[in-house]
Amino acid sequence: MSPRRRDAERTAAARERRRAEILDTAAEVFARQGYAATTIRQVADAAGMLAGSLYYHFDSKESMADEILSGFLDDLWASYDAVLAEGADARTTLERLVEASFASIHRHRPAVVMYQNESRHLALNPRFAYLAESQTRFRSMWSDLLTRGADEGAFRADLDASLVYRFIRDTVWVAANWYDPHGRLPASDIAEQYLAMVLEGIQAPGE
Amino acid sequence: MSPRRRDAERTAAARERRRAEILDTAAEVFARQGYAATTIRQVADAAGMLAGSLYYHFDSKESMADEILSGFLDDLWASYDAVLAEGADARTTLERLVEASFASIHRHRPAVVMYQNESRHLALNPRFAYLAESQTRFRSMWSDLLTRGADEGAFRADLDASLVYRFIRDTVWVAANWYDPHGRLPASDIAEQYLAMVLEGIQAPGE
Amino acid sequence: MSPRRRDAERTAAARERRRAEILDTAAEVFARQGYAATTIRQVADAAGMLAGSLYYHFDSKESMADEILSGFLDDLWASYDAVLAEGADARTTLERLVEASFASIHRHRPAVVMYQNESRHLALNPRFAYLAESQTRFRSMWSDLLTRGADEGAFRADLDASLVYRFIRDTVWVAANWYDPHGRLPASDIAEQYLAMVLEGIQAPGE
Amino acid sequence: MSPRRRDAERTAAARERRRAEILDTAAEVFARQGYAATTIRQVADAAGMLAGSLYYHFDSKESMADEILSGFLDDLWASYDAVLAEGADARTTLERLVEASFASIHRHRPAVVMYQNESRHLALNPRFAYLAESQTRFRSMWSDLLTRGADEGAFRADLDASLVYRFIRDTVWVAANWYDPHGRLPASDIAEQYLAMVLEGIQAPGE
DNA sequence: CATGAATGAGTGTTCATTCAT
DNA sequence: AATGAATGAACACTCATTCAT
Repeated sequence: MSPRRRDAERTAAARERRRAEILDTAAEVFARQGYAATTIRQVADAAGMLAGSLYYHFDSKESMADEILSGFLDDLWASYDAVLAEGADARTTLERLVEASFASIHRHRPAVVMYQNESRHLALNPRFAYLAESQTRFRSMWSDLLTRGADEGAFRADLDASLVYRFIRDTVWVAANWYDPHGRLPASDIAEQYLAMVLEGIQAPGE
Repeated sequence: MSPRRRDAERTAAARERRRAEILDTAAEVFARQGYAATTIRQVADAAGMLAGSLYYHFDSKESMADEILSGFLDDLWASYDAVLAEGADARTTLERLVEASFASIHRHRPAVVMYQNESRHLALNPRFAYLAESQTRFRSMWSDLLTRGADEGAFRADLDASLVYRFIRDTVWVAANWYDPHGRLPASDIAEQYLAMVLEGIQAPGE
Repeated sequence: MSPRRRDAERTAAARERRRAEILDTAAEVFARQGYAATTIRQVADAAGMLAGSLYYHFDSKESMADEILSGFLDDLWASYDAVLAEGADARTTLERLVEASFASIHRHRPAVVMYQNESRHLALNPRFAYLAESQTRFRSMWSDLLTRGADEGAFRADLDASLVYRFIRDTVWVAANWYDPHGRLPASDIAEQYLAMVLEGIQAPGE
Repeated sequence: MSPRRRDAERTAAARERRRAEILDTAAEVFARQGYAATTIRQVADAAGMLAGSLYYHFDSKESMADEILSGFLDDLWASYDAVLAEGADARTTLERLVEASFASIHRHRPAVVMYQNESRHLALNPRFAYLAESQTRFRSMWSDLLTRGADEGAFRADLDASLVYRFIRDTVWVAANWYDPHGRLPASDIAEQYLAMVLEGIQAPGE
């Protein structure tokens, strides 16, 4: 490998690292303050640079949001697909999906918060059409699973299907709002307890 | 009662009605688009007037948000206080609180959505200090109830208390994002099903 | 006519007058400094208002340029069409067209300057497609006339046709750069002298 | 001559060549898009380098414009001075000046276009004071020539002197806007035909 | 009560320019 | 010579707000 080649690789990698740093910072600020309420100057401050300098790395505020959200969704679906590919029974699959979701919150907490707070608004923009597509795919994945679970006798059949779907969906994602990656409980413990609540309820047994 | 007096009352009442109309409209637009992403012109358009005219009724955009949120919270706490005043056992109280919450979503859906999406951001402003106070009171109310329920043997004691609190809190409020006041399921039915899920879990019994 | 109707008319007319005033001012500044080199603040200053206030009347800087140029071209073609409709011989038609052109410079001097300096640049924008269309129509109008004049024996046939076209076109329009509506020579006198030069040359007769 | 000395000369010459290349490129882009509407990045792109790299060769965007324009004007005046030094009669001098002007357009087309479109704007800057000086000198050269020609009986005396001056000036320079160095007609042919039109007019003889 | 014209601070973005490498 | 990251001033434009009518 020529020295010049190594240089190019080093700088390309360095640039990528800088972009990722800035993007993480931006995601945190967007998550904390809301995308619309955040100015590009605030993002730049948090990244230790001037507003104009951001535009050396990114086209626009919108493209930052785009990269943040699509990065999260790509990663999320990769982990979901891995779970689904195992072909386990409905009960096991549900557990693994919830675990995968909390693991994803662990890795992309700010992006998940943005996803929840901004996606309705952003989805109006054709550039963010993938948000609606992801939601559709998400819904059919869970609906299929819940139906299958009811057929397999694993899940109660006396509940409204779409309510159960929303219950699980919301219950998991909303946790991104308070989850602390450095907190007392690791994501896997939280997933375990959430599964206990969702599957068995909070009522004392035998009650 | 003099005619002049009657006139004054009529116009005062009419003004109050107009304000309430505008406020409902504003809450809907804020809920749909996000507070920061909504312009006063969009609110005015939706209310059938020009932007400047809103200022005859309201001091500022902020004061609209203030009235919307505080109106919701006042109503919510009134209904919570009524439930708590009954002094029922923990299990019954929990049921009544969840029912009251869904009833509140029914009456104040856009305000609830705003509360969820904007309160973190708005709470930085001293004017909205009551948002944080409400949250604190909310937390202690539920924590006390859950502790009491565990002592009474009504709720499981093997779960992390703060996780259970968040589970219940989020599970209820996030429903405002999709709840449709004119939809298939009335708020009371949704409350009933949510209670079934939260208390007994979605797992088939005997499983 | 009801008073309200009269009010509406008066205000609509007043608004139109204000728009026209601002547009005239903008055209002058654009002509003097160049469109790209002129800031919206400079236009606003010249119009005696703040930059933001311009946007109450106009959508964008671009739409100001659009109105200025299309207003000029509409007027120009109306006067050209009137000349052509007369169906005079080539020599007379040429005289009338040149006179009409100088009259147009008199009425729209800043717009003509903009047309010359900016149209190549603006025409890249689909919104300004009419600039290219106008130029095409202009060229065929003059080419037809010059050909007819040569056929009628009125114009020399020993010159390159496209050079003659450009000679006349440029010779007339470039005058907008120095023409002064309040100057010593009225537009009609200038037209007369230009025609003398273009038709007979500047060489002393019999030379 | 030492090898080091030869190296220095070679690199100095190479640098000069690179500067000239870049300057030609810049002139073309400035002429096509307008000076103010052209970004330094566009110039750099066209020159096959990055924006920052231009600053190794040139102080500023302005200094590029300066070199382009002054280079053109120096060359122009050298050729004018050569014509004037011959001391020919007015008619011949006029012909030689027009030929020299078209030859100059041939060599410096983009610079001439810039001169026409940008000089009014640039001349406000003290650095470009020479533009106004050149124009003054240009005007007096032509005025003297036209006066002398009228005295010598070569040019018509019934025309407004300043109109004739502008007529000739504009007529020649505006051709830079469409002149194509690789086109059908060489500059000398265009000069010849222009002289025919300017001197004898486009009217058929005897008409 | 409402309008419409205007304000002025602020927004996302651009761009000429700098400079360590 | 050239790169690439950054600067900082300026730009077109937005928007909450004001106020005379």
